[in-house]
Amino acid sequence: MKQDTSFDWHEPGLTIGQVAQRSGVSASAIRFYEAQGLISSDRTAGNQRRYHGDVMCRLAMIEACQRVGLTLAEVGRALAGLPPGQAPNAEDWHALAERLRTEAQSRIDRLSQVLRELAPPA
Amino acid sequence: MKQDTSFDWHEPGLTIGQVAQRSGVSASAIRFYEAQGLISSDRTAGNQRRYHGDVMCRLAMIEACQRVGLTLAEVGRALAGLPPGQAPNAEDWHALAERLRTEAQSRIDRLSQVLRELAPPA
DNA sequence: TGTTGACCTCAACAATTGTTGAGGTTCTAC
DNA sequence: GTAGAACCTCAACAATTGTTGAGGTCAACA
Repeated sequence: MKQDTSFDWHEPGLTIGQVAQRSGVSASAIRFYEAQGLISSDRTAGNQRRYHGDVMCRLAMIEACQRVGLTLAEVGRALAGLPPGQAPNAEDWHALAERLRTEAQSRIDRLSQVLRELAPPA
Repeated sequence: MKQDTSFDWHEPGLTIGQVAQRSGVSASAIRFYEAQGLISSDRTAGNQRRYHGDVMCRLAMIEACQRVGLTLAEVGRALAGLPPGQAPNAEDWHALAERLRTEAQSRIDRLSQVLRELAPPA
């Protein structure tokens, strides 16, 4: 979904405001995630944050993970396997994605099981 | 604490300690859920809680729902459709289960979608 | 060069989801 | 009828996940 016509994925020039606007995640939340080690940034000489494009990936992932009940700590542990800062390669993402999907699916399965047990065939 | 070999689903005699032990949910959490309106109890003349068997259903469901990212408020809204106190009938549970499963699955789908987008075919 | 909006840090507050403990009551088994 | 385990309420604390605001700095444009 690139509604973002011109944008170099690796340009390390995104300000926190730009990231916030594009991702829909508030600047305060972004700072918070950074403080928790979920994302990282470069700093300008004047100490302002500058983000790589891959931060958008991470933010989308964080949101989706939270929606399926993973805590930030869990997401953090998952992301910890990724090369920090730079854009991770496809393999990295793939392995990560697989783990997350598996975990999420197992939770759904558990819920389904509980629900099935609770609503027996009358 | 009489070890319960026989157990009538509708007997309104479970103490909070018994419920806690059987469900694995702490007594404090049970009281908390009750304060939030997620479960209910009868009281003895001496003001102690006595639970119906259906509380076990609800507790299992609450746990499973939380694991897939639903808040207690969301679970509460879902449970609100159920007849309070007494054991709900199969239809009630069925409709509820369907809604929950749907919501949970849509969250998983969203995560899967995000993950797919993030890990493109290299 | 000046101004103005975006950014910085840090601390305080807030909602959610409980746990812990104090102080008192009830229930059950002897 | 009494001891002790289990229960009660209420308030304080705690972790997680942020938001808000104060007070100050940076950067981009005229």
